[in-house]
This record gives sequence, C-alpha cells and structure tokens, in this order.
Amino acid sequence: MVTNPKSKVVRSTRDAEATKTEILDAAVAEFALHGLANARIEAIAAHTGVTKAMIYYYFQSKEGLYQAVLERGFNTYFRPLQELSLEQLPPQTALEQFVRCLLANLVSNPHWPLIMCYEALQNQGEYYKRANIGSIDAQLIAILDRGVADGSFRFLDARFTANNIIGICVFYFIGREGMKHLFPGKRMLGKQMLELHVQQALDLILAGVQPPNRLLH
Amino acid sequence: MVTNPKSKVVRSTRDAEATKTEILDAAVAEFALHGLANARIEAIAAHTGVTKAMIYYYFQSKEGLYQAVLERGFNTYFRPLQELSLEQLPPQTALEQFVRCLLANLVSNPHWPLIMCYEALQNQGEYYKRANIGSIDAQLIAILDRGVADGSFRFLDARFTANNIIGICVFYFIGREGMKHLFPGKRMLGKQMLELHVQQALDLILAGVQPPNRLLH
DNA sequence: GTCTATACTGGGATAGAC
DNA sequence: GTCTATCCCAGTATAGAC
Repeated sequence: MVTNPKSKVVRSTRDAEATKTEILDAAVAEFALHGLANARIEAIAAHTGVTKAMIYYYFQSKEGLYQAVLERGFNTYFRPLQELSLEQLPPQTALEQFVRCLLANLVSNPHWPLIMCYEALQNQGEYYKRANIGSIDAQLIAILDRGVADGSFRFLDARFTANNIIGICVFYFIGREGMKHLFPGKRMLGKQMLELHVQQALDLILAGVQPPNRLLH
Repeated sequence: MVTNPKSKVVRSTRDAEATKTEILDAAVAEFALHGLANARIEAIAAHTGVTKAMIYYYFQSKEGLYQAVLERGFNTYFRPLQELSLEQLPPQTALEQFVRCLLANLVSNPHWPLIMCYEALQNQGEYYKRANIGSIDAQLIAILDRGVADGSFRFLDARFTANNIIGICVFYFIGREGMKHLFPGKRMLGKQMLELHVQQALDLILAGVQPPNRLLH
C-alpha cells in the first residue's frame, strides 16, 4: 500500500491485514468526531478507499468495528500504563510518573480522549467494560491512598480525586475548539501547545494533592 | 397543567407558555442523554404527552429547539455567575466564590454539564457562541491572572488553568456511570455524593493554585 | 477479497383536518 | 393549538457478481 502526496490512500488490493489496519485508522478518527451512534460507515469508507461492504466483511457490524477500535486503543495506550511498576516509588514520584505516562498516551493520540468521552456519555462505558479499561483508575486510586496514608498527600478522597485528575488530563482535548480564540494563531494539537498542556496539568495536579502546611526544604 | 403520581404529565390543552416550558424540560433531558445529533424529537414528544408536530410548531426545527434549550440554560445557570462582582475580593476568595457558584449551578441541574460536553464534542461549541457562553471563562481567567500578579497564586497560565478547573467541576457528571462501582449503594446524583464532589473539587482547585512555599500562619 | 446495487428502517419534517 | 398520516432522505446491512 502506498500513499500519494495528498495523503489520500492508494490501495493495493488483496492485503487483508493492511486493509483492516487502514479501516481501523479511519474509524478512530470518525468515532472521535461523532461517537458510536453518529459515526457513518460511509464516511469511514470514503477515507480509506475501501467500500462499505468491505468494512462489514471484516467487522460484521458498526458495533463490531467500534469494539475493535477500543480494543486496539486499549492495547496501544493503556497497557503501558498498567505495566508501569510504581508500587516501590514514593507516592509523589509515582503520581508524577503515572500522570506523565497517561498524558503522553493521550498526546500521542488525541483522538482517544474524545472517544473515551463519547463512550462515557453515549454508552455509559458499556463497551469500556468489555475492553477492561476501568482497571486504569484502580491504579491511580491506589497511589493516592498510599500517599494519604503516609502523609505525602493532603487528606483527600482518592476516588473523587482520581476522577478529577483524569478530568484535568482529558478536558483540554474536549474543550480545545472552544479555547481556540484564547490562543490566536496556535494549533491546539501542535507540539508546543500539547507540551504546555502537559506542564500545566501536571503542575495543577501535583500542587493540588500537597499537604497544606508543607514547607520547602 | 397537573402531574399525576407517576410523574407522567397530564396536559390541559391550549396553554402555549406551559406547553413550551414542558417541551423544553423534556428536551433538556433528551439532549443531555444523546446530544443534538442523536436526540429524538419523538422521544421528547413521548415524555411530554405532546405530539411531534407541536414541537415543530413551536420551535421550527430540532436545531431551533436545541438553541432554545441552550438559551434558557444560559439565562438560568450562567447569568448568576456573570452577575457576581468579584473584582474587589482577594483572588483566593474570588476564586472560591466563583467555583462554588459554578458548582452550585451544575449540581442544581446535572443535565447541564452533559449538554455542555456534547456541545463541545459534536458541534465544537458552535451553538454556545450564539448563546454567548464563552464569556464565562473570561471571568475565571481574570481572577487567576489577578492572583498570579499579586502573588496569591503560584505561577501558572490562566487560560490552561481555567480550562482545567472547569474540567474538574464538569467531569464528575460525565464519568459518573463509570464511577458507580466505586461507590456501591450510592446514588451518584444524590445529595450526599454531590456535596462530596463539591468539597473534593474545591479542595483540589484551591490547593492546586497555591504558591509552593506558602506557610500557614 | 473486493465491488455494485439494492432492500429495509428510523426518524426529521410537513400537509391538512379538526 | 393540537392531532394523524405521510413524505422522504440518510444510513445500516446484505445479496450476488467478479
């Protein structure tokens, strides 16, 4: 398979794996824009040079395709997070590592936060459960609980705070169109802006869990 | 108009204003569940005892109805926020007041954060602009900038931080279905849980903007 | 494996009676 | 102002040729 200068795909026929990947890539973009309910198989086909019929051939149904997208995303972006071993690190450091890794994954595929958000809104996380994504916040909660217990963090409810932290990381991507006017001439998904987001989010999170009477040494 | 014990509406005919309000109330719930694109006029009609045709009679189109919902929401929930006069208060206090007011408004209509989020995702805030909702973050940014200038807050970018703060406030409502399993037996929109959310969100936000070397006195 | 053509359905919108 | 009936398009899914 070759891509031409306009990045429109010129397909060489009869390569099943390549075709599937191609479909999945286009599907990620479409689901991020419109969510499961409003995504159009037609639109996905148009972006690939593959016909609708092919998509049904490989993925049976729209739900099947959606599920495949979630599973690939989970393996690509969340497995690394699970495989971090942070139990030995001091809570401060563990939290920073975790958030950095999470943000790195979001930044490297900005479609993903939108899909997560649509999934939560439209399907109440129904398809998540099948892809087993809920396990992520368990890790974060554990870190927070540990930090509260040993006094590294202020007194806080780990479950609420975990959700709030994920909210901070994710919300930039959701609100980015509405924020545009605050950053004239900047590309919200450009390297510069994304690095700023990571920095600002991390600062807020780390400061937010500090004990109030912490002294600098 | 009277409501029967099962809260299904028994309508007295020929009362234009009552009918419109009734439609708007049902529309809020439907748009919060499904967003503009996927909301079903049919479903709204079913919840009101009014027919589809009536909805088109009063609001011309689905977009017209949506716009009306946004405008009423803006007047009800955001106008109070704009009318706070916080310029004279110390930044700390101003921020706390602002966030408390924002959270109070979200809590008193939990449909609203979902509508906001769908609006950002599906329509890139297109309809917001018409309802002039963007003006909200300008206030928050002003408070943050003032606090940075006079040293009440740590060094931070007010625009990113404002977005992150709103993310914290809103995200609970988006993720609530997925969080359920962490709070067995609790109603996520019950009074107790909402109060906890307000407390935890406020704690995180206020701690998050503190200068790092702040000493208690 | 890939295509074209088409069956079938859901739901936005409207006409027209009352 | 309110209703019933219906038009009509968009979009999922499939049949069947190559």
